[in-house]
Amino acid sequence: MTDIICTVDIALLTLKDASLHVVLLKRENDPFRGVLALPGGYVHAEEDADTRDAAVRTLRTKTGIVSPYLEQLATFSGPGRDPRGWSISIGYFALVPEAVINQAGHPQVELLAVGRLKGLPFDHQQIVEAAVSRVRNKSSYSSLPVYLCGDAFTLPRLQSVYETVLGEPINKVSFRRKIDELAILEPIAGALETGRSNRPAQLYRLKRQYRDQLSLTDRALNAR
Amino acid sequence: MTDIICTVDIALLTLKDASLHVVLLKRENDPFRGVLALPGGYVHAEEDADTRDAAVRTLRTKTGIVSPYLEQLATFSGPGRDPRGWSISIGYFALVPEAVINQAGHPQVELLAVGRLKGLPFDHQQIVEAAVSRVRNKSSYSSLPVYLCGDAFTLPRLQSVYETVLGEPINKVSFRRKIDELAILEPIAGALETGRSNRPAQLYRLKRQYRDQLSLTDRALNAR
DNA sequence: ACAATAGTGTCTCTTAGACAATATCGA
DNA sequence: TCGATATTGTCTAAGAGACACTATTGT
Repeated sequence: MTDIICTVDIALLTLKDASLHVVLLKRENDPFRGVLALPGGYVHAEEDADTRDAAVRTLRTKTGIVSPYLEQLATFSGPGRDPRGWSISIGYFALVPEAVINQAGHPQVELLAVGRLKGLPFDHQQIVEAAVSRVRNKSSYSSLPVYLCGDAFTLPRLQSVYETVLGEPINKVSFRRKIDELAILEPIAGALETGRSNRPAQLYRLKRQYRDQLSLTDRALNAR
Repeated sequence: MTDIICTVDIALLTLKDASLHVVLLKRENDPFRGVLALPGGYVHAEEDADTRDAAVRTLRTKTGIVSPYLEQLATFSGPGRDPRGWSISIGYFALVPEAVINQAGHPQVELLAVGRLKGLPFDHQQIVEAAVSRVRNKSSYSSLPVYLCGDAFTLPRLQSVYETVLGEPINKVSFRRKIDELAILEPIAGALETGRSNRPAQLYRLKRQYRDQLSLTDRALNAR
């Protein structure tokens, strides 16, 4: 039986300039040396407990980032996707606020808008598209976009994040009702976002028990 | 780099006696020779175009069944799940009417209720649970359960299938409204399900263009 | 005071569920 | 005709969106 190449690739997504961006790195080795690509690497049977572990390790090693949210996306495979031979890549995606990338990310990390990718090696374009599609879909009935915000954020900011991810405006009253129903946020006592010439907005944070756990709704946020 | 074992496993689900069952086979080889397990096998780099291809081939070879619906589920991995060593299994799930198993399935195929599994080898229990969970969830906002029916079926039958999969009763009027909105079914002219001592039910079939394509709703079927 | 955005009350419209009336079969 | 289940009509309740009113800041 021919050997199969086993790798992981991670689509690390963030929000920058009000649009979804993905982290890319210049490849240090062949194939595609010097080309921008998703952070990825071999699964190390000697040290990884599973492929999620491989994804965490790869992300940390190559970008310096540890993402609180990391989800398995899908597995991509075939004889043609990697010039080295028949390969499998277990794709993962992660969401972080832009600040995390700026603060913890290695300097060579690049951010590209997901809509303007071109010439990505392997099937990385397809992986990014699958990740974006999953995030869009899941955002419509879950608290997923919260992971794109920092520790503290206002409701208008959160709504704007949802709108960017979903790609359509959301009714303000409905949005606040939904978020209220989810009951995952708590106001930070006395903390307001000041500085702009309007009424300041209340700052919120995720309740402790929801830090590492998605919250789902049974009805979609925006049913059009 | 240590070699990694690459396999596929398929959770082939069907409805029998008004409950979800999964197809199991007695393993012909070690490890776990003679034990009931999911149909599965190595990915063959020489002949498979990708892992989906490997799943189709494995399912056809081991059970005799070709399922119109086959979806990648998730990838399971680690050093402990297979006694032969660090392994990866790309899990798939498929849905077929019971009649397909009875007619096309190899004689050694066994059907077990998904709630009564025990002692499955590898992490097959976990794979089945993930498959059932995915099917439950997806059924609440899609036409997925149609694949558990035959070519022709009545609306009461389809509703009963949904109810079995979802595990809860559905409002009849709402159900019919949803199915009507989906617009994926067409009545078979003049075909009624007779034989019982009540008003006969109209037989329906999937419109041709939806034969190989799921149909999604934006609002869940049963929001309870 | 004014412009701007935050936060909230409330009305309307859409959709889901309850209930029941009618339809059509075999016995 | 009766019992059983299919099919359909319609009323009611719940949820989503529209609109607008009040609140609070900097200028």
